[in-house]
Amino acid sequence: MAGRNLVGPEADALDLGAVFRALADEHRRSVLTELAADRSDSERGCNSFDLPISKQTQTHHFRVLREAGLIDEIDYGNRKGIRLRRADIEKRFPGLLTLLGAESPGGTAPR
Amino acid sequence: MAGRNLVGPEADALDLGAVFRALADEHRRSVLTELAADRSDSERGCNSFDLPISKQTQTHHFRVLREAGLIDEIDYGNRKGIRLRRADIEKRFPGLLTLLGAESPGGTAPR
DNA sequence: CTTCAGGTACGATGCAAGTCGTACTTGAAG
DNA sequence: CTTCAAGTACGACTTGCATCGTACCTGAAG
Repeated sequence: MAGRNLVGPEADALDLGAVFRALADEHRRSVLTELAADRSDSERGCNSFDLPISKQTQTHHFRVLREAGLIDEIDYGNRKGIRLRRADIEKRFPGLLTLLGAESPGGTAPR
Repeated sequence: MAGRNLVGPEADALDLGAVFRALADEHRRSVLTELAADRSDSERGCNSFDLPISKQTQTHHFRVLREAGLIDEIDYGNRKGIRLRRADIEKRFPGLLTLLGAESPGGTAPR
């Protein structure tokens, strides 16, 4: 039952290039935007994002997000948990997660 | 000679995906980091960035930056001026330019 | 045990993107 | 005018990446 946490980079080692590359993809960015919107930072099943792609491709995308240091993946064997590394991201790149909420032009941006 | 300003997206139309894709490349990110560091936002020649790539490739990269809405390109015919669209970027994605200053990780961080 | 759903590993494929070579255009300087 | 440097246009090449098919692994429920 106790899942093991898959490895990712340390907080100080987060690379901005890897982060931008990870967020350049629409599907990965939608996942992170959804995670950033949930302030409780609860663990989510990686099946709860309703991505219109096959599960092999989802595996690929979650791996990219993990290797960029944006999420933690907890492996339970036949299922997987996803958690946003909010503290580490805010420590290394403060304001990045807020940026993801500005997707819609009608948001907080004053005209 | 009065150069003409090449077209780019409006400030409200800046797309976060295009911005992340533009900043995913190391060369383009170095250009924008350098521009963001100069608070005077003076116009620069596109030859002043000392990029280790051919001029054709530089043309390509500056075009991507312009089409993402991050820079203005002023065409003088046989030379070109580059200017950061700081106000538009800050209006649409506040904090993004500050983020680029956090490039340097804290020391020896393998992987 | 068997079954089954969630997930991974590996390989193949198709497409987008970075790079450069050649040729052309532009404007300034002689 | 000619020359020259800066930049662009077009095409070709190569790499990277998103995607999926097939096969395999894992743990829970019958």
